[in-house]
Amino acid sequence: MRWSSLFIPTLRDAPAEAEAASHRLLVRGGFIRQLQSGHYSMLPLGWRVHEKVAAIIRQEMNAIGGQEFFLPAMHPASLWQKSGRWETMGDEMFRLTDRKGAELALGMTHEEVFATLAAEITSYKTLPQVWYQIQTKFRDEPRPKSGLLRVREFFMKDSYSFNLDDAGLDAAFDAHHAAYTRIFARLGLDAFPVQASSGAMGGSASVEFMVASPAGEDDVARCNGCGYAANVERASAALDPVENRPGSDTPESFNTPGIRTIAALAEAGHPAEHQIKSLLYNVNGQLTVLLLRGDHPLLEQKFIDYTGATDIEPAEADDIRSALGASPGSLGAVGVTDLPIYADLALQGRSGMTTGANIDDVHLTGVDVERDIKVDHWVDLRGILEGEACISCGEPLSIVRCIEAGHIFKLGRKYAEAMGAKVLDADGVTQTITMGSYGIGVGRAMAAAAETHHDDNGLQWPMTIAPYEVVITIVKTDHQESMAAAENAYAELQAAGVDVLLDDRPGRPGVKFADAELVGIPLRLTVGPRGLENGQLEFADRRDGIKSDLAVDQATQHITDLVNQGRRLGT
RNA sequence: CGGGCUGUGGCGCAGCUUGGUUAGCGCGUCGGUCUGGGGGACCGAAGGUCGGAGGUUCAAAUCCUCUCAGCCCGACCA
Repeated sequence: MRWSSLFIPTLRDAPAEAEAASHRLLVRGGFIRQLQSGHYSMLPLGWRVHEKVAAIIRQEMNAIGGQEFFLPAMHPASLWQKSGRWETMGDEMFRLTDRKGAELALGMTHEEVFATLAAEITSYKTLPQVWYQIQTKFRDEPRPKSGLLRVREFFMKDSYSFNLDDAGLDAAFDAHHAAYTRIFARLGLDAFPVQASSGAMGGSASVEFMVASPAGEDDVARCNGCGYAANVERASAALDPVENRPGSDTPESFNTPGIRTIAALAEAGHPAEHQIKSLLYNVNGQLTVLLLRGDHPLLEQKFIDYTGATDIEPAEADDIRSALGASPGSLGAVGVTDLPIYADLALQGRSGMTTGANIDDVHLTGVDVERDIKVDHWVDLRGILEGEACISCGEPLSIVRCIEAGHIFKLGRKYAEAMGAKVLDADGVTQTITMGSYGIGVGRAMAAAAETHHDDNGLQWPMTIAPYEVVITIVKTDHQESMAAAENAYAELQAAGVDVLLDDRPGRPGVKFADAELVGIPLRLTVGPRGLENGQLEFADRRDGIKSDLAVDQATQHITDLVNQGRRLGT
């Protein structure tokens, strides 16, 4: 293609609202434009990248036996009512009503629809199956952000495996794991698998593929010693042993006027690790007590995963007061019998602890957790902290901010059950199919690549997903010899199957160099009178910045070789 | 949903505190001349219901009320 006839609206300044590097550069480079919060138009350059990402995903999905579908984005409410998610998805699901008054939803994922199709499988002989699509998802995100990283309308590759038994599901899951590893490598993403919470999706196991980036939204605990990696939503770490302070036969109360926080109580001689943090939550409408060690943060997702609760929020001060008789700052669980109590495992065996007395400005000390508190459930509730020891090897854990590029789930039989996806096995016995589901956000993968491949001058696309692989920059468009040489190279590269862009715009070379770098085309061939005098074209590699001169008659071959090399490596 | 912030030509901003000519500036765009190896210079031009509605006033981008939109930080997800 010729740059002079393309729509590539590059900007010198990034829009003020764009902060993430990928957001700024994708807008500046003329790849995307925002229509409204969470909805982006893909411009021609952006769509080329998007389609290259999708093509790689397709190849790898097909390689593990995936069959491509294309399902409706609009679903009847009845489908989601069957699985129970019409309720549980809450405000996250876009809902609408048609002219007949029928309720509809815009699909946020497609377990229900695929499971409905899977109900047509009647024999174990038809299994296993791997089905996928690349299709628009709609999610009414509370807070879209960072350009393409978090949006309300996006293309997702979602695939679903259908197997007769757990061993089959394990194999399908492993195949996806391997395919995802290949996909991200080819996209130029340094993604690593981490143990993850399954969240609202349910199911027994899930793994996220993470790309370290400050623009991400997830924190991952990572061990450099043994390779342990887990989303902090479910990461655990070894506890530093704490020696209990001397206890007493019964808790003793003492006055603590004006002391309302863990920190204040610590200053008053009760170190945080010897305090019990008492939190009150509304859990599906039930007032519930959560207990942690004073210096440990609550990780709500762990609680949600343990209880299966769909709706939790900190309790209102009024409700707390009427239930316990005190305000936050003086709360405790000693003597509480009428509320469910969940205690973090770090409190097991602890005594000589300090906690609120449920009387304003009074605390208790000498508390023995197991003796004095009616704990209903011992649960891992705490968020781990940077530097705590790895549970398997003892090395300190680091916490890394990441972009979630992919997520794979073992779903089990929940959806197949709801949709009636059953088969007869070899013994003629009816079995419910077991499912897995596997997702990659195409636009997010693209943004993650932009996020991790750029410099001050712009993007540095990996060859595999670059909108064009080579740009030929003509320094002087009114110089006959330059034009002829550029046209010649352009024709040769096209003939070699290279995605080549000819920057034939009249104008100053500085603008063209800057645009080529902003847009991030991996290889640049500069054609100008200065080089041609010596029978040379100048070559620049955007990825490493290295420049060299190439003889006119060897340039296109050299570049073709580099393109082919880059396509293989994903660099 | 809680907290912070912003809406003025395509992009970046000033003007608002203390209402008062025709709403400015840089970039970009169009025409022209000179240029031509890292966002060039000069001349000329187009382009704005100042987010929207209501109000105060002789007079509103500016003051008041309501509202909408967008961004960032936290609770949710590919």
